[in-house]
Amino acid sequence: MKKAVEILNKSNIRPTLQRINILNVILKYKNHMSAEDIYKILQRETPTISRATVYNTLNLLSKNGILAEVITPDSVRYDYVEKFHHHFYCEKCKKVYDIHDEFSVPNIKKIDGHIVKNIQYCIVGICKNCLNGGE
Amino acid sequence: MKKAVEILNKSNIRPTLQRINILNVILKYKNHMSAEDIYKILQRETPTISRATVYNTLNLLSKNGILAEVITPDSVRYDYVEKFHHHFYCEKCKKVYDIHDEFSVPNIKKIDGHIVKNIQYCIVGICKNCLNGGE
DNA sequence: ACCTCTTTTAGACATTGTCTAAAATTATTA
DNA sequence: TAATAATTTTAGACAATGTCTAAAAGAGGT
Ligand SMILES: [Mn+2]
Ligand SMILES: [Mn+2]
Ligand SMILES: [Zn+2]
Ligand SMILES: [Zn+2]
Repeated sequence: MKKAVEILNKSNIRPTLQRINILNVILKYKNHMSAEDIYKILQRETPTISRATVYNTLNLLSKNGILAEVITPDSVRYDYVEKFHHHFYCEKCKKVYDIHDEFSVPNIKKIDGHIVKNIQYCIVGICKNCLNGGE
Repeated sequence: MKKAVEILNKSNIRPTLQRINILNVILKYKNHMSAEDIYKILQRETPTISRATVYNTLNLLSKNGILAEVITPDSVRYDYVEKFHHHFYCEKCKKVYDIHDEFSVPNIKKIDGHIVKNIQYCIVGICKNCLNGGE
């Protein structure tokens, strides 16, 4: 597991305790978690952590390309991406699955005069597990 | 403007007053509105309309292929689509723009054992208008 | 130590969406 | 028509997700 501090330093982000903890949660659980998920997990160890810090930090890390924002119909999930891939969202259990098929995504910086900052597939359906009765 | 009643009848959906009103709002304003937007508009004329009815109806119309669900980072928007197209979401003003460039989207029914019900691009950035100061 | 800039905190607030039990409406049967 | 059954709507509580602000805390430079 890569060191959170190194990752932050490389992007010139001051490695505060809170930022390290937030990043470590993502590096440890590889679950495509929402900000709320991460907030709840951190609260167990550090009850003083602020919701605002979690949201601010996740935004900061995304803007610096450290995390990918995975857009789903109910929340944004965060992913530390080492190799590019797509995602599948199950509308039943709300889990996000990695998809390693290489669908191409247009590489555009601008369209119709709008600046594109993020383009991704949103693939929604019912997952394998839920189809089999889900546990 | 197509008749809401006709559209509902064609899909064998009982054309109740509420459903007609909801569909008419979408046909009239072509704004990629959220359920909440539609709810607020209807409340002005019919204060007894229920939030649950709006959400239930939009789900029903989507499941029947009458409306497209446009997924954005903050809400699902509804679109009556006559000609297929993509969408751009401005993270500043939260407006959704039609994109008529024909990026291809993989036509998959299943992937890794998961059933795909909906696949779309999610294109996020800053719109033309906001780049020019917004208004 | 002092000043400044950055970061975090606490908590209110806003927005979006789900759920349920009761009421109202519509369709079917007798 | 009257009784019954099925569908639809309502009201409002609740849950989940995200934003905002003013004050406090912390870090770095002089
Ligand atoms: Mn992933
Ligand atoms: Mn559209
Ligand atoms: Zn599932
Ligand atoms: Zn904009």
